[in-house]
Amino acid sequence: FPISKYIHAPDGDAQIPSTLQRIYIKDLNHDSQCTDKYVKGTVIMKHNLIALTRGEDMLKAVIEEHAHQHAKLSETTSINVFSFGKLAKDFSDKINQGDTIVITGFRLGMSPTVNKDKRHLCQIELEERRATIYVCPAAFSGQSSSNPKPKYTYVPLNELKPGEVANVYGIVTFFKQPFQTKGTDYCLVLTITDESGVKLGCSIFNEKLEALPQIYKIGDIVRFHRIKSLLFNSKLSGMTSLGFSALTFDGRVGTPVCPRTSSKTYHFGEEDRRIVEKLRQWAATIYPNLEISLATVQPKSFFDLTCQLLAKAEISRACVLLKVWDGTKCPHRLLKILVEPSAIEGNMAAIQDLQDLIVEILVYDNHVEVAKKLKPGMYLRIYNLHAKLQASGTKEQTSNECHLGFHLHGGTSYGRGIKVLPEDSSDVQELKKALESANPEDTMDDLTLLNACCTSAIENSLNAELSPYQEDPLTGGFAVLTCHHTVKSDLLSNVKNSTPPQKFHIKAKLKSYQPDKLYQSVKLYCPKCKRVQEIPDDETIGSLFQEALNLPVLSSDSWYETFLWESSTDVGRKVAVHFVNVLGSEEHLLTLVQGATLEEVCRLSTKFESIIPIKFSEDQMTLLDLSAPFLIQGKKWSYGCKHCSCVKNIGLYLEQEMVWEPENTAEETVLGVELLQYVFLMKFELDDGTASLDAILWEDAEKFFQMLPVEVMVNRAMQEKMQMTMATLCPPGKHFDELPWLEFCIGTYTTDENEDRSVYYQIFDTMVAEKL
DNA sequence: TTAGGGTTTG
Repeated sequence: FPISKYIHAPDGDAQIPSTLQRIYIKDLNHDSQCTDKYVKGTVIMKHNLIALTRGEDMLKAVIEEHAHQHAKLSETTSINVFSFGKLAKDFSDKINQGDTIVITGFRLGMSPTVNKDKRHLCQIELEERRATIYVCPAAFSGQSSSNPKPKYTYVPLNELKPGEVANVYGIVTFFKQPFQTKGTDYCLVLTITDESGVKLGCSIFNEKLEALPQIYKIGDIVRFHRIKSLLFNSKLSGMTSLGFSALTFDGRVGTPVCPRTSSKTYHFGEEDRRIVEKLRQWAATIYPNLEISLATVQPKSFFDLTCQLLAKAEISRACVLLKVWDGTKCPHRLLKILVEPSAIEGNMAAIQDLQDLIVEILVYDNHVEVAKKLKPGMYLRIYNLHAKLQASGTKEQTSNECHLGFHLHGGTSYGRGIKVLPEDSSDVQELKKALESANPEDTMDDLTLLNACCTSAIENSLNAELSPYQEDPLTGGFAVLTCHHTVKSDLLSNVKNSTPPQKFHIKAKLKSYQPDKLYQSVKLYCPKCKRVQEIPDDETIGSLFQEALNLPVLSSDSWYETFLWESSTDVGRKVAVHFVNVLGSEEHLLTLVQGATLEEVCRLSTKFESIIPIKFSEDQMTLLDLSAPFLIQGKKWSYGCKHCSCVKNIGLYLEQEMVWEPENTAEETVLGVELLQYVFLMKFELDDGTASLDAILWEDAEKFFQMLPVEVMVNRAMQEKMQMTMATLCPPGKHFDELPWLEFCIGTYTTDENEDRSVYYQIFDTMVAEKL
């Protein structure tokens, strides 16, 4: 009885309603009136069930009409049939290759593959609601068919006789990619074996490349009709003879028994299915599944890889670089190949998202021609890929450390080559599942989490949980991590198209930064008026000291002790040094200096902890112009804001406020001076291949470098550390492709001052993690 | 007719 609209009809056409009329496939065209018609044909090809993105199943099959008496050679009698929904599932489960089916309630569409498959101009589309399929299984159709099918016998390989033509089944133990012969044909060279244990080397010729048997991998099963046995080098070998035809099957137990063939018609019945299943079982015991993935590949080995191409680049006339992935992570340190970014063709966004899952393959010589024709997105099988341990690649990869490089060497020995796998092959279906489950796109798309992570309250706990140390495979030293680096990263193009204010997690390269002189990245900032200013240069400061040289020198007072020195450079000039003993402690000695040059103050600062340069003006002790440092503590010079400070008689202040400790610079105001803070301010040019933008490193810069700007000012080691950090993040003299990928959090914002509402980008919540 | 397997040295 009918299940859905699939009807089992072993008695041929008997169940077809008499109101329906047969329409021959050759007579179908897009104007055909189909409502009261049916099409009858034999299933000559059945593809795997495919789940469409909208959740519905789809199945493609090809049916062919039995050639009838008046058929002309030019007439197309095979047509593609697409069934959808439950009908597709039924088709997959219950209809086999070789079955005869009757289709009603179909719709006709134009076949988009007509140029490729040379089948009917139209395709038949079967929807669950309207269509009905009547099935006459192959086992019965033979009885009702007017053309009795030839009976094939298959000869075990050990029983083949030289000079004889036979039909054989076998398992592929070796094959080479088809190639053009010196004659007129293409040639496929392969070796097959069967349960007899005998191996038969075969040469299959055809003038059309696509007409040769489609072998995807060792272990595939072939069925050859009319293969001729010949003696060559005293061994038996097989060769195509007149009328040769072939079917190929996946050799793995459990995969659909679905023949691949270029034959327009062929016989495939239950007996054949049984033979294939039996061969599969046998092969499974002798050739265990040795599929190798990027996760399991052993260095110094040759292997076959099923993968998807993401990008490619021509390195030279004899070498092409392929960037591929198979959804697994290669645990080895990988060789990095340097390429001009402009030379890369492919999906840059995918390359970014999948960085650690991508491997690079160098393809040489005869394979270059094939590689050039490949398109990113294609599914490939690469045969005899060499996983080679290599001493060094780029300059970063030091020569004493080995990296794993993947090479497809020139030549065809050991079956070396590349094959594009069709999307409906079981290998690709399996690969796609692996890719889908590995792609962070699908698993980490939680913007809510991203936003939550960016609030400072949660940030600390997250920072504590996540390991800040992640070795960058390229640099081996540094990586920039964020507090939420597990969240999916966004593309810069998206960031640029967004409406501010928003926060993003991005992966990008640091193309350049400003200022390039790192000491210039430290600035002075007034927390009160929010002004940022450059640190005055020594020349400017020196002239301010110079101006105050010839003012009268202060006489002694009770709260300090004065010493006078004769200047060593200017005859007759006196330098006054007043020691203020704060809280009677030697350690907190405050030194007021008067009438000294900058150079002299610097020399004094090596001896005395805290120096305040002063001058006398209108009988009051006051500071020099605030463009000069008002407090000098060794190399640490403190400045005040010219706009916000209110400096009057500092003598009065110092006399009364003896408890002031110059060490304590956390105070915002001392001596009426609004203290300026040392801050980092840098501009990073970030680029991820989709866009580039300038982001400032400002409010979170101390966290980023894990250094204080003032330390960078005074400490040579810190300067070197910062220099090294920047050289790691943005190695000088490198091409874009060689730059390391870095992760950043960036925020977009506009400012009120800006009338044009320009968008700014700022780096936040990001820090440089140093390798332990 | 043709090809008839057996690792680059990047």
